[in-house]
Amino acid sequence: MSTQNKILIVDDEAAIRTMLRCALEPAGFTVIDLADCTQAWRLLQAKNAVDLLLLDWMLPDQSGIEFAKRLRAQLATADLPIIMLTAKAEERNKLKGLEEARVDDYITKPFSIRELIARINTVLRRGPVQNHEGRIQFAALALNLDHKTLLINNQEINITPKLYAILYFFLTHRDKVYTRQQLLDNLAADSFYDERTIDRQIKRLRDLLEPSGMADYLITVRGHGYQFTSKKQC
Amino acid sequence: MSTQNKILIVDDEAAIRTMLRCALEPAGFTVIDLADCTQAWRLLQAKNAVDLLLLDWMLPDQSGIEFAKRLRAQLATADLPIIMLTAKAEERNKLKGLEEARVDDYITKPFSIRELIARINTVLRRGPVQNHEGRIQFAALALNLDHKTLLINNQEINITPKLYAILYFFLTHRDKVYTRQQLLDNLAADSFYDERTIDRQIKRLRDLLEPSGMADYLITVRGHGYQFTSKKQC
DNA sequence: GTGATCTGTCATGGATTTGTCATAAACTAT
DNA sequence: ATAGTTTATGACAAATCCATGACAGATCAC
Repeated sequence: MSTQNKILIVDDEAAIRTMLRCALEPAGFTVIDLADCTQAWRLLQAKNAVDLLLLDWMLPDQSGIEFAKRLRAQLATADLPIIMLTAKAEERNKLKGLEEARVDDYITKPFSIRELIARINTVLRRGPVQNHEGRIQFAALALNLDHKTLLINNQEINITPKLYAILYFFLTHRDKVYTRQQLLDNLAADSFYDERTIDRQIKRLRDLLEPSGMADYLITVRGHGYQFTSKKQC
Repeated sequence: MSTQNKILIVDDEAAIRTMLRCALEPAGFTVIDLADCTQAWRLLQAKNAVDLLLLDWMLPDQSGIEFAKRLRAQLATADLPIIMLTAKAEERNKLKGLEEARVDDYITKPFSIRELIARINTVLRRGPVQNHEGRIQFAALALNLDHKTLLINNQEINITPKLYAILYFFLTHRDKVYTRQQLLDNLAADSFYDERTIDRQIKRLRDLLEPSGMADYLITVRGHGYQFTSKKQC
């Protein structure tokens, strides 16, 4: 890679910042680290200041979520890819906040360096998940994050809350197989549901996408789970 | 998985070793503990001697970091997962060393047993030879862990779940003969299957690999079991 | 509350995968 | 070479997995 991707780390713990710097620099990233949102905000006003933001959940002057939302709200940073660092303790209902703040991915501590780098590369490769109109777009599909609606070929289609959540998850986590349990974990706070429930919801989602031909992207991987591909299968 | 993961603890304080042993054995790990690097080095020369190394920072004969680097430098242990135990006191330039030594994770004392176990499992789960693309590669073969597919010469091929598991096992445990029973144990939780079942699956796997010539790496060791070699037999 | 909609559970059937068995082939030791 | 053992392989049965319809419980709007 000729031009290194610049990553901004915002975390109040010096040890974590150092650790991340030491992990990311050898992987070919340029790293800037700051301890609070105020400084970060200033830095980010510059055009193309950084390529990606690694943002801790807990920060001294403002919660990471709040900061992310602020960034999304101003045009200059509306499309900045953000990966959130969360502690294990954080519960599912907080994950809801992640969607609202439109972060691109999140990773729970403790995480492996390898995994972090993989996710950073994924996010950088695919670009921000949502555009500045507050949409996630993929081929003929779009989710309007503000209205929680589904658009197929710009036609608004009714979608139920659960199906919206599933589709949101798939659109933001493409090209990887997820087990039913993983899907349940990501969709419900207290997931003691039957795994077959996922089958049923997948079917419903497919019925919804069928008329547009987009159902073909949602594939079953026998013995493993389901996957939303970026490339239509033949 | 019914075969227990083997963990080597290297720490000079007997009290810590005992504590760790008492913590890890009930969690289903097999524990070996040693007091210094010299002994550990000897032990680790054996292929697949252990699955993970828990290494103290301060050791009598050599610093943990130095030892880790030495392990990384020789092929047999280059991929051995290592978790470092560090005292809270030293923070900064210490962490630098962790990346240099390509340590997989580190944990600062005092730590909770639960956290330690969680981290061990995290490190173990992500597997040994997976490269940054989420693949396990060997010669013309690769497993795409994200898609759960087999790639032969970069051509994605569908593979059934059991065969995937068997191939995954072989690719991550090369150059060692496994008995049919060991293979069964690694592939099914409650394996009361006939041992001949393995023969059958081996045949199926060979049929799959045959066209690419990769079947030659999967050899029968008469009277013992099967082995996936790194060097093609002649 | 009541009705409408949404979501989870269950049962069924079909397709695929996997295990078992029988026999052929290969190998080993004498 | 021959008997005895071990492995390969084809045929088939059993088990597994998934799609799907029916339905009931949960949730939401009014």
